[in-house]
Amino acid sequence: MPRLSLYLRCLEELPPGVERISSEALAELAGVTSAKLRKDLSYLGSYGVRGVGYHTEHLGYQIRRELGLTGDWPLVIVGMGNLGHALARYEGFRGQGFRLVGVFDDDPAKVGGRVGHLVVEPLETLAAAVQEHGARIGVIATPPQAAQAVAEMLAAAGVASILNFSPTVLRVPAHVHVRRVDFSSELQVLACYLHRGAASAG
Amino acid sequence: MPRLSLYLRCLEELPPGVERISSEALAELAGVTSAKLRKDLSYLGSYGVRGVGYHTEHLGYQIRRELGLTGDWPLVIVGMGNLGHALARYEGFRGQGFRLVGVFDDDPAKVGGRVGHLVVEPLETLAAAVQEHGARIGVIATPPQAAQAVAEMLAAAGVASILNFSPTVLRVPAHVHVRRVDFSSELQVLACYLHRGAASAG
DNA sequence: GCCTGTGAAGGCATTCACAGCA
DNA sequence: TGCTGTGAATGCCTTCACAGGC
Repeated sequence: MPRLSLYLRCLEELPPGVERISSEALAELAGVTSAKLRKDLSYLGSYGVRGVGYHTEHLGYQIRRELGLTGDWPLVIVGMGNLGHALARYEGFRGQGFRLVGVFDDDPAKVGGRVGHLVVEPLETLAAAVQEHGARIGVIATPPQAAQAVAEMLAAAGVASILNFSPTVLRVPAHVHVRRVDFSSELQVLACYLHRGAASAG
Repeated sequence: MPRLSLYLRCLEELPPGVERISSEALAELAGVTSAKLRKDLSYLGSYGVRGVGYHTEHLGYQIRRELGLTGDWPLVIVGMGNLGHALARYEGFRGQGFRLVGVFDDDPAKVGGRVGHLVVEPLETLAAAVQEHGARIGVIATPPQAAQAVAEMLAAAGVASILNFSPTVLRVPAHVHVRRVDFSSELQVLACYLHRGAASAG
């Protein structure tokens, strides 16, 4: 359920002193209705208190538990252009169970460079590194021409989930999960709203 | 309908010689069922040919038309770190009606630098630039601390749609559309799949 | 009294299955 | 014959409304 992730983000953005929150208040922050939020949270179990609300810390823990964020998820990033650097240096996924264990690029000029505490490795070492660290998540931040080949390397090395930032539709074995994050598609959806809004509002 | 955007991407990735495609083949590329694809496309009108399939070029045009990609959408990007640079230099949104008309940052060291054919401007000129170019789409690629303030500036300047790459939930007036693209949330959803898959498969 | 948890109702999206046309 | 377009059926998600506990 992708909304759990949104609720968690909203919880984390609350000021430090807040210990309780009502379904109505949290729903407003997340941009959903309170009934929907309560229904979503009820699948986790009964972690709210009637007449009071939810205990923020406890609720956060339960959501993390449900999402599997209490574990350890080693991941690799392939493609160390601007986007790859931005992703590698993003600190937000630490403390949520994610751990960056390798960064890769096929450009010899980039191999050997430092990114945070890691050194950029060539694609030749990708499979070995994935297996060594037990990485099950791979992030593709390459140009579109390279994405399919990288996806196949990741899948062959045993990665089970791929986050694809390149503007390409990947073909992978059925047991591999792929999520696309596509700048162009996001813009298109926004344009579509504007388009329709403009049509109705004149 | 966000799937139209996906179908369009699949059409654009076909080899140049392909003039026709069946609902089954296109659906396979997009990772949906053929019935769903036909239903989606039928909302555009009857652009398929029974017994033959869809004419790729014509179908692409009709989807672009529906999404509003035949128009002109000026847009601005705020935040010229690695992510902002990656977005600004991404060529994929040209030829789809999008046109980058301004890039901004509040870091004096970055202001004045060149990004493609543009020069990085300070936040002080954001509102004027949005109005001058009639930009209705704003992209936020700043650190999370700055995102809310930038969103308010964009909204006040007349931007109607915001694409938010910062890991923050924005509070904006009701008439402003916001789409979040959150690296951490995407990873969390992937982890959730792995978590559940691992739980059932042992 | 207040706010959560949850059956019931309603609406939306997907799938099925086939009529209809090239 | 082959493949699209589409009513009908199914399932899912959302919303409503209120019972139930603090």
